[in-house]
Amino acid sequence: MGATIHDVAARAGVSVATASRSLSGKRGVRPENHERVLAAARELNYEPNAVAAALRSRTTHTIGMVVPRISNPFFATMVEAIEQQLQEGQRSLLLGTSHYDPDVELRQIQALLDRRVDALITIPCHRERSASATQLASTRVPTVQLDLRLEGNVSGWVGVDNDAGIVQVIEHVLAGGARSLAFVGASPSDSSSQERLDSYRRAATRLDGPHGPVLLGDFTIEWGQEAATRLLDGDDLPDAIVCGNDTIALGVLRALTRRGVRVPDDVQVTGFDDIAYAELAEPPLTTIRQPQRHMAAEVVRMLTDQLSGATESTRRVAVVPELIVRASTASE
Amino acid sequence: MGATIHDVAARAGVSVATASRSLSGKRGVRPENHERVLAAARELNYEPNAVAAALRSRTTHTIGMVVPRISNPFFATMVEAIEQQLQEGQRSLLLGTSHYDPDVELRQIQALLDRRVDALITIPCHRERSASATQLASTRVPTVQLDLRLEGNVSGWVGVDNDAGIVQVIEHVLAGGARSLAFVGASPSDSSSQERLDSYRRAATRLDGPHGPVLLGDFTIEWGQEAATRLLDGDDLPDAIVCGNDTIALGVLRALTRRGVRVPDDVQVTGFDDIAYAELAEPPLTTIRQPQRHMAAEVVRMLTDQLSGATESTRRVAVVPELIVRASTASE
DNA sequence: CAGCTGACGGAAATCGATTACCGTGATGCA
DNA sequence: TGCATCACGGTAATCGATTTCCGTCAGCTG
Repeated sequence: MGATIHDVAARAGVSVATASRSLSGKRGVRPENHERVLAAARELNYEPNAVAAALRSRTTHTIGMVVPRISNPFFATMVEAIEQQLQEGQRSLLLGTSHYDPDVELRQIQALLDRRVDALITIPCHRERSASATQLASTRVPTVQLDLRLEGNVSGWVGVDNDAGIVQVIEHVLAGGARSLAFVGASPSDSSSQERLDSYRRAATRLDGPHGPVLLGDFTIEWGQEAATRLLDGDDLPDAIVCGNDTIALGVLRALTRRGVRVPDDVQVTGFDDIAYAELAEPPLTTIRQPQRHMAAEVVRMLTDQLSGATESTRRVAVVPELIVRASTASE
Repeated sequence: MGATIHDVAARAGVSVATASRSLSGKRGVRPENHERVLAAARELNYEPNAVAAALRSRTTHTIGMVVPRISNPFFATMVEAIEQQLQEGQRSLLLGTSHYDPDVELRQIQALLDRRVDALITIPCHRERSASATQLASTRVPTVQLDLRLEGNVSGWVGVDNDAGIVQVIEHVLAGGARSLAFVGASPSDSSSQERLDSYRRAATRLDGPHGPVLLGDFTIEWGQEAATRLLDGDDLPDAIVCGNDTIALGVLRALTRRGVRVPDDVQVTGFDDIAYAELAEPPLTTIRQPQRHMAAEVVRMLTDQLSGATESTRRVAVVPELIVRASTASE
């Protein structure tokens, strides 16, 4: 069925070597022969077999990526941004999901390595139990981990500067007139929640003296509602509630508005991540936008650097996120 | 660096043929030799080269998929469900995005074909201009299109039964006491909006006599708000507003509650798709859930049927979606 | 004019598996 | 016993490109 490079070479009256060189433009080929090869390829409707090329050249032009899941909008956006970056470099994306199971994650990584991907991007699914899989990967191909930071790894890392984000939020609500704060977050089961909590404690203390109450639960609407209810039932409501992510903040907002508390007049509320619904909430939520495109560009840059054999490239990049001001905080 | 099957065969004291057969379990190998091969592979830390296997066997165990974008939650869920299905069959997913550009879509499909994917799944990005690319694909490998239906194509198709969904919604609000209806949808630029509109007209007429007003705009919150405002300013408000999708319904809900109209007491509101935020709206939105996992299973079944050489397999499947009843409609 | 260099073409090796084909010894059956 | 069949092993071809290695020829130099 399909024409091979032999057919093309025969039709052009040259050797396969010349045909190959002509089509990939690796070495000089006389313009006359070049034309004939191109013409022959077109006439035969030649479709190069990337599998054969990959076997010989030991390069698949394919990047593997393993994420916990795709239906999470944050991950989906990361995948999309990375795929687009790769497209520009004529590479393809081989995608796997771990469903937050480290064993599945390991199997997926192994499958991608068997397929000889040129490099690997992972969003690890577990702080400790993902380490060995990433370790394995990084001995085989250039590897970058996204978002979650693992202990003692040897691969590259790109993530968000949680500290910078929290600091921006706090400075913003203080500028809006807040004198007392509270933090509603998640128990530090991963590096992000840990960092956001630490940053809050540090920044609140530095900027505001002793920081207010810290309530820790999980990243759900329900927890946000419950935490807000606790604050409402407590002694005195803080001027601003800083939340560990947007989902929590939506729950907080809902509990407050149901109890007739005005946002931002009585209490300012902030989130983190800028998920799609942040903009649709009532009132729209001030939050920190994850710089996904920026992170994707950084990841791909890091990998292509390594693939083109850079001697020593950057190993860790924390991208500074952006404050998105909406109606849930005071405007000045 | 890596051990090849030759090394494994040598260490096990057998030929490469026996090693290959033993590892892939294709043909009988004496248990004794089988053990020795497995032991040798383990000792050498043998990692099979899937690229070489693919070249010879003409099978990559890889499925290509091209979607308009991944950050759209509906597409993300489809990709996730399909990836999971493929995982079970030991296949991998090579993913490309078209960003709603038919030229990009064509390039992506071509790239996937060059990589010799075993089959192709597309969510076409344009009703007319995607046809040629899909056509091309389906002459090369088994192909299934999802969601959008193209004219006169020769590949398989899996989608949602929009008609069944709309009928369920209408029967539900009528059962809840509605005597008059309105439809807020999008101009029929794709087959889904067309079908939903047609179904509404048919079903409303059949079930309710002459149907109420039909307002067409686009799939946005803003349009939902505007349409609701128009209805509010009109002569008399219908008992139920059927929306073409959830986004529109959210806009409708917002406009109604801002004007003090009670949902569902004064007006019932329904959506379509069951996006994540439907559950979080005030009140939570009654809607039609896209049966994504079911559709994914259907797609993969269709492809594996064809790959295992079924003589004649199903070509078109419309999956019936599920009605999700929440507080935006009357409970009885 | 001898010798060197550089540009280019071609033959053949190569990547690492699968598989077609053949050979051999054991077994079943009449 | 004679012969067909079966189970299994090995040799070598094969998939379709890239790449190494070498040869040729033109042009340039001194």
